[in-house]
Amino acid sequence: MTTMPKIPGISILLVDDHPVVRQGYRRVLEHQDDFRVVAEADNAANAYRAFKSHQPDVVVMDISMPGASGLEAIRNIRARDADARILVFSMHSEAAQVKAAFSAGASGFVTKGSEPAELIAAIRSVARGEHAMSDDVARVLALESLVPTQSALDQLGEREIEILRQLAAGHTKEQIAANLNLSTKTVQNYHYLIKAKTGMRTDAQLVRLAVECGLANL
Amino acid sequence: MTTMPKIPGISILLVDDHPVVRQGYRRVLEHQDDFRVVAEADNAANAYRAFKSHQPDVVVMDISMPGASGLEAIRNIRARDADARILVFSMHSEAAQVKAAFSAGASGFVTKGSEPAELIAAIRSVARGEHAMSDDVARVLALESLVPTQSALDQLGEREIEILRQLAAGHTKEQIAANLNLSTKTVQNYHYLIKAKTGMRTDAQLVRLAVECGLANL
DNA sequence: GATTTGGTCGGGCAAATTTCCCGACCTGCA
DNA sequence: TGCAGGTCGGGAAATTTGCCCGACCAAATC
Repeated sequence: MTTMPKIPGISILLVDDHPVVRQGYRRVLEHQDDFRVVAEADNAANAYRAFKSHQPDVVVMDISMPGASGLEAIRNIRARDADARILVFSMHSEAAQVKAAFSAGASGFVTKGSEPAELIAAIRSVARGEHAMSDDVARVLALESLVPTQSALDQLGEREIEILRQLAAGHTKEQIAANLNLSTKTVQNYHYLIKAKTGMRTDAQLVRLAVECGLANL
Repeated sequence: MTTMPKIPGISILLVDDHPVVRQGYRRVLEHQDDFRVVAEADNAANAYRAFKSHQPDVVVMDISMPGASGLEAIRNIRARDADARILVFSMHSEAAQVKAAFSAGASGFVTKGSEPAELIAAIRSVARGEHAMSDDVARVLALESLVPTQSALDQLGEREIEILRQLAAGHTKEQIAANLNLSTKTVQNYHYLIKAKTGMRTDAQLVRLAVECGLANL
């Protein structure tokens, strides 16, 4: 890729699976005359493609898309370009999700309940290479940090942890179901839930998580 | 479970998915008047159940059953009873399979090409707590041991190793396909092949294998 | 009490994946 | 020249996943 003539202003890629929301925010953002929305995407894969072809200054992304693939998209983009600036624009603000987003490589986190001005300010911050988050997110995180929370596992219930442990140990779902006297279906459901809650996409990632959290060894 | 009056002779559980083969060998074994075939099973799950309820002295098992679940069955049984004696009775005698069987906890390995006498002798050895293998198996293993083979990965081709590495790293099949310029289908096929060749049943087990072999870390 | 909240357990069902098997194409080697 | 083996992918049936929903139960809150 050759060097590109740098157009002043901030180029933005909008990622959200809800077209209406996307359009609405596109309007808001384009009111700022140093903002240019250069592309949109409605899922993780398209987001990655769009990022590659447009190299936007900032990616504004909703991470609650089908497939829980938002975190994944962040990881993908950052894997390709460690300098990518990604601002998560989410419905929710659970501490776990915020942490997951930042550890996936996001530079900022703003909830959809925030004032447009907050989003705009956050975009500018992120574009400058800073980190940013809306007030409500900051509050939640601050609160969380007072209560010593140790890991991504805090968001998991007891049963979920047990199942994750066994999964990581290499047991099949049938074995786990037998061990815990559950139906295979229930184990499948837990497996799904665990992936959703932790934002992990593959079983291999789950194993790594379990090992990092001391749930498993090797 | 209460202690059982020990009936002299060797009680045997036969596991093979092919009924005809099972019947045939049942005949052969019952010709020995100190052998009693106390149960049969046609798959891994039934083998485990039968083992639990009959506690046979020796399990004679074909490991090439649908689901590649033979090794798995061995692990299950040994997990429940570390003293279980399992004699693998296989069609093939690739060194890799033999090693996999022993490391899963088998006590012996006889090929289906062996003379009945060899099988019978092996059963007696195994029942005594010794290890046993038919001559052809011993030859293959001996040969193998001359060529310094280091790990379960030797049975994998270059491509398979690369794909295993990426799988263990946590990449999705789509990502791997993209990275290597393959179709997703091909990656799926490799994934399947890798599991079949290594005898691993879950992705978590694959990750452990990869880590043990230095293909991945964490 | 009554009710909300949250963890546990599983059914349902479309969509995706897995599991095998097969054929095609290369490359090296006998 | 032919055969063995690695690479790549299609096909089809069986199974699993992804996501949603309802039921039960226990503790917390009103």
